[in-house]
Amino acid sequence: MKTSPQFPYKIMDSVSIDCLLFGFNEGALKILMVKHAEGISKGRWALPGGWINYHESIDDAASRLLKALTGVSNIYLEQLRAFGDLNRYPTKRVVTVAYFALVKPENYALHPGFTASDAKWFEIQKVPKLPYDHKKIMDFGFGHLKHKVRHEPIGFNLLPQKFTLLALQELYEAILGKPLDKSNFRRKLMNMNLLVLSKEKQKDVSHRAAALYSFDKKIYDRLLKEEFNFEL
Amino acid sequence: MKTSPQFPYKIMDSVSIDCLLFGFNEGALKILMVKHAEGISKGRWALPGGWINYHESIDDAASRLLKALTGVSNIYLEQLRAFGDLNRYPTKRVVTVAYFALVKPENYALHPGFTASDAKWFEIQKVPKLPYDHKKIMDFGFGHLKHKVRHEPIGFNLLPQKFTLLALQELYEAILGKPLDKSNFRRKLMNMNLLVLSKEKQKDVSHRAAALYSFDKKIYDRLLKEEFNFEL
DNA sequence: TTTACTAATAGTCATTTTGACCATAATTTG
DNA sequence: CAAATTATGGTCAAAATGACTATTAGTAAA
Repeated sequence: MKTSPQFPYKIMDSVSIDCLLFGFNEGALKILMVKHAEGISKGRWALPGGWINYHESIDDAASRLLKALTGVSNIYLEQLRAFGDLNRYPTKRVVTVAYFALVKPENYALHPGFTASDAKWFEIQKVPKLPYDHKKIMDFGFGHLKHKVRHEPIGFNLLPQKFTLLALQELYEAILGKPLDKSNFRRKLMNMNLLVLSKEKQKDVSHRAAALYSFDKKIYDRLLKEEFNFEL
Repeated sequence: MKTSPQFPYKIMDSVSIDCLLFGFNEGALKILMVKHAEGISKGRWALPGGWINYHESIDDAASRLLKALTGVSNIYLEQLRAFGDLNRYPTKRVVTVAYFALVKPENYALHPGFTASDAKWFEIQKVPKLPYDHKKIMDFGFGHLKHKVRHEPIGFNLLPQKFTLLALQELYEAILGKPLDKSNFRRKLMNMNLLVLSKEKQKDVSHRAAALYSFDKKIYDRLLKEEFNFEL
């Protein structure tokens, strides 16, 4: 196995990483893309990704690449699956492993670098045409998100530490793509005993201020053990 | 990239496949293993798997390898995920992609071949010590199975085309590892309208013969579109 | 041929959950 | 103060759930 000359250390030459970062911001669901500064897709927007170092696990490679390309670090990247169709990559045979995370865009300043000349959040419906099989990977990840959001209280990742029940409801409506009954949503959430009422209240709104809640990870972890099922 | 001399065609040398075949048989959950006839794990039981040909998709490689090693063919293999820890394979850096399926063991005669000298169904609790990270892969697959069985009517794969409600219930009890109330189970299943009553009845039992049902894939597919949720 | 046994199938009932509403309270703005 | 806006708390019928009990149909043994 030979090392590629353009890298300082040996890489795996037939396995790559691609990251799907979903974010919720200004009422819309977004996905993070980078503009490639080199290679066969130079100048095009695509998923942040790249090659795995020979002496690095695939999970580590995903974190490293995401940080190098976009500046986003310290997030939990969950592996989605591998994509290994025969002609997914044009010049040689490459299997790619896709990773997934949900974040609050406003928490992460974007610093494009490495092989990316730019990084940007796109609304999910406004993503430009993507190279390789990145559309397929993105669609798979979006499907995963829609499924996941109905079975895990994942939505909390996307809100500030303290949030109103309406903000939570609007997040769910954005991801699920359908309206929910306010009163029933509230009742369901409260009965789950997942939320902790804060002493603070919403501020600077031109109507009655709503109570702020926070998500209790400890309670959630305990419920998980009892085969708790988060269903909306 | 050079071809490996021991294979008739070029393979990808840093990506492999491993298959998890779960089966339900004689009231127990089982998993298919092969005994390696060559290589560094010669003589040991391990998951059926191997190398991907350069001109073959990963999905195709999984089907081919499973057939070559065990004789089991024509089943739907679902990709689970990739495993890519640094030292999961002893002699070089290899990322493996795990595949998953549920079958009825009695429908598949085992014909060990290729690099396998033997193939056998093991009860899940009686699997011997496995090489590489195969225990980790197996545990992940088993977790996936337990989750999946509660959210999809996957259990039907494991029963004969026509089955009694009690057989279905016992299957669920075996996978979930807990008893279910017969009457409530029956009511729930019937209300889902997934089952079609057959004209035939159970035979050769020393008590009242139960009605036989079959699973209707068309009904299931329709329900899926309506965000149907299979929950027990 | 009666009696025990086994599992199938059906039903009861109190409790909980859901979905679709309605009502009132607390603020802010004109 | 009135109008607007959102928060928050109820109502109520329908549906689903969990824990049981009852009856039925068939086999097998006494």
